[in-house]
Amino acid sequence: MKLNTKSRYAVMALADMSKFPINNPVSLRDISLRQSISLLYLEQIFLKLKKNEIVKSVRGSSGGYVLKRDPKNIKLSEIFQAVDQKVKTVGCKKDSKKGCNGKSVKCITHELWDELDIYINNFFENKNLSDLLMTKERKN
Amino acid sequence: MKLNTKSRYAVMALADMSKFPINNPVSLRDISLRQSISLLYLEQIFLKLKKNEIVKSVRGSSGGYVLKRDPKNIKLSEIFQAVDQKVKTVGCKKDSKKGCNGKSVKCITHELWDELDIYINNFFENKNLSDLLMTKERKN
DNA sequence: TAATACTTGACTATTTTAGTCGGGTATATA
DNA sequence: TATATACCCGACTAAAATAGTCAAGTATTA
Ligand code: FES
Ligand code: FES
Repeated sequence: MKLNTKSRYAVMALADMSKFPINNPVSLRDISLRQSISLLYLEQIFLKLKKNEIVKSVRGSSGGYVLKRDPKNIKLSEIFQAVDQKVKTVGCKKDSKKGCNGKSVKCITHELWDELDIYINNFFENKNLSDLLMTKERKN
Repeated sequence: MKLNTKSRYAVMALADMSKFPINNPVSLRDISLRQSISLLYLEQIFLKLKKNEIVKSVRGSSGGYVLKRDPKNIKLSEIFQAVDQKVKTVGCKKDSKKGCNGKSVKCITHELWDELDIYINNFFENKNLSDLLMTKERKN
């Protein structure tokens, strides 16, 4: 049960961005330097964030990325979804009738994992980007 | 963010066991058949459960494993710990002063992931084996 | 004395993760 | 208008983690 870097970096980078005035393009290079995340990896991540309407890009020199919405309206769940990192606790396909073992019945623990799935998603659903900034005034 | 089979199977197997009268040894072979989990893999898992005092073994023919405690007193968190599958949401070492990026300060998102860590562990802490059986009377 | 069932460490194929690489295109500003 | 900056995009890859398997046991009971 662990979080991957893609999700972690995505949130980290967006949190970094949201400290700057909105409409002020922030370059990936700067984020890369400030947060010590590989620039090339960031590019990959931001492409997805862009496709999912979380940021928009400003090309050319002195360009960068801009949050497409107010940090208050960007839920962590959206960010996760954007970088296609879903929570997966069940062993089976959720929608299918079949169980994780190939049987035609869901296994003994299915309900438990399903509950856990909902529980975790609930956390992401109830947090937005601006929540991150409020905790403390940090400068790193 | 996904759950691995080791944890899933551990809980599944223990849930299977706890449907039988306590002190009645359940063989891994039977669990393997009922739950469609590889016998050899189960052996590996149960070795850890045994070392962590969750089950005890009864050797010899008509032997098997027995829950060491009442299902009510076996928390999911213990099971996870036993198969050393910890929840890891932060990118850094929790106890260290250093951040996930090697810097000497924790990163902007550290508190968030720490909160998530606690949140998830809380789920496991508040569930025990007997909770699983109560949901429905299932027979698989 | 068979058969059953636990014991243990080492080994391995497969999958996932965490990136990198190369070769673009668009735009601002000097 | 040259040039540097910065986004764009698909393909590739090394390394780590996962999900097991294998071999060679030992203990107990019917
Ligand atoms: S987890 Fe869904 S059937 Fe087992
Ligand atoms: S997650 Fe702990 S410092 Fe970044």
